[in-house]
Amino acid sequence: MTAHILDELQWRGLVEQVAGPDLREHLASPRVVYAGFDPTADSLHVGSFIPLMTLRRFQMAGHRPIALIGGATGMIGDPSGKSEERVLLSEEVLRQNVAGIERQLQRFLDFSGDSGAILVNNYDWMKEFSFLQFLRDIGKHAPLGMMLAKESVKARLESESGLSYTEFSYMLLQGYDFVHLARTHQCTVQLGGTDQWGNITVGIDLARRLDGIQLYGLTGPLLTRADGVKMGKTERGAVWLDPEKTSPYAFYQYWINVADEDVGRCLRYLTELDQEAIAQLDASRAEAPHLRESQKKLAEELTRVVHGESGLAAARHATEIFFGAEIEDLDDQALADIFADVPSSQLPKARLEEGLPLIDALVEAGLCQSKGEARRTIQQGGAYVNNVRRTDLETTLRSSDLASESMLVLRKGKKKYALLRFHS
RNA sequence: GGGGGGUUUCCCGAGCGGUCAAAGGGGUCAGACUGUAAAUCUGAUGGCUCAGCCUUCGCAGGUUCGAAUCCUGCACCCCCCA
Repeated sequence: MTAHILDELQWRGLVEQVAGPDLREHLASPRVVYAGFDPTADSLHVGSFIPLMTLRRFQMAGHRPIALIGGATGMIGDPSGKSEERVLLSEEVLRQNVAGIERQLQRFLDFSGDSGAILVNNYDWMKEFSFLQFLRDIGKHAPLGMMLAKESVKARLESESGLSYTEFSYMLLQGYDFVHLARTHQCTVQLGGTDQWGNITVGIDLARRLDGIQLYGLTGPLLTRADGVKMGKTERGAVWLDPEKTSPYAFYQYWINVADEDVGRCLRYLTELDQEAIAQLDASRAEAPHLRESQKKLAEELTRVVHGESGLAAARHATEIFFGAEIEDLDDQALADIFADVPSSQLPKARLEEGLPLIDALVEAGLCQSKGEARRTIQQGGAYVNNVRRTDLETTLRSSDLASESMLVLRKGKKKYALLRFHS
């Protein structure tokens, strides 16, 4: 990685706006850069992916990354007014969220060596501040006119919901984070999505006024689809980086299903493939879109980064099963892993021994809402047992139909699966 | 306050005494095709012990051999005149 980090970011389309006199020159020597992550949940999701990967790119280019967890800013980020009790409770949740995100961040950055990453939590320095002290030391140097002029503020002031004093203060807290990191870690560059522009410039301005130093900012794109919708959401909720919340298989599948018009940007924004490799994928996509090499490569790269080699292998294996032929000769553990995301139902083993009508099984598994629907599904060829189509209405499941020791896989249509587990 | 119109199965919307579980469209589900895409095509779409039975057409009664369809009362919605 001898190329200048800005060139690298540029061709990837990761540079939206830059703040500061000459960022290019500034980044010619090793610097300390930071990006913040709010602990709104106990795991990061795809929405944080771009800044996370950008930090990695900086690190690979020889700069030191700081991942900041917003333990303090996360406390006021939520606009809805909450009672005293719930604030206390949410502090507990917050602690867990911070812990969870800390754990994840550690997997993405290298903490060793000269440019080893640093993990900080702004709660650690914000907790020392009294309200009065903050107003005297920091607030005094933040001109209201400038803050009111921010796009982010103007939009909210004109909206129905308005803007509370607390939320208005958010940008000042984040601004101070930047100042603090500059003082304590010689951090000079802040990264963020376009929505962070206002917050970043507040920090730059504050540093100039307080310490007379020049800081820099760089905003990147948000991960959206061609039609403007934010990516990283499915019918089942956000796509998380935590394997407990989004299995490696589900994660892999999410990227496999990215639309052609979005996959190019995803490759540039999120993978570490070089320019040449991506150009090849672009060409392949133009000539033979049905091969979907771009999607496969994207899913592979990202699953490997997030879930490791073993996670990728599991996702691939599960994919084979999901789209492959008959399911047989597997053990309970393997089935449970592969179908981790699939709803499962428990039934007494006796039901199977006495013969369980397929119609009933489909209803019990929750795949059909009524027996009438189950009947129709079977007649129309939409019912599968262990991936084998069964069209006989009279089909009765027996012990011999088990795919493993105690489980059996039902499927309705192309990809709606349900697991039936039989206990004694 | 006076006059008129409406309330139908997930949604929109036909139906105006039996042939109505109720046209048509949308949605949804399944099948074919396909790139685990889009589009398209086909079928299905109240429940059940399914060639039969049961429960649905704002709510409660009534008339009829028989009502979503007629009558009475109630509730909600819309329009016109004050």
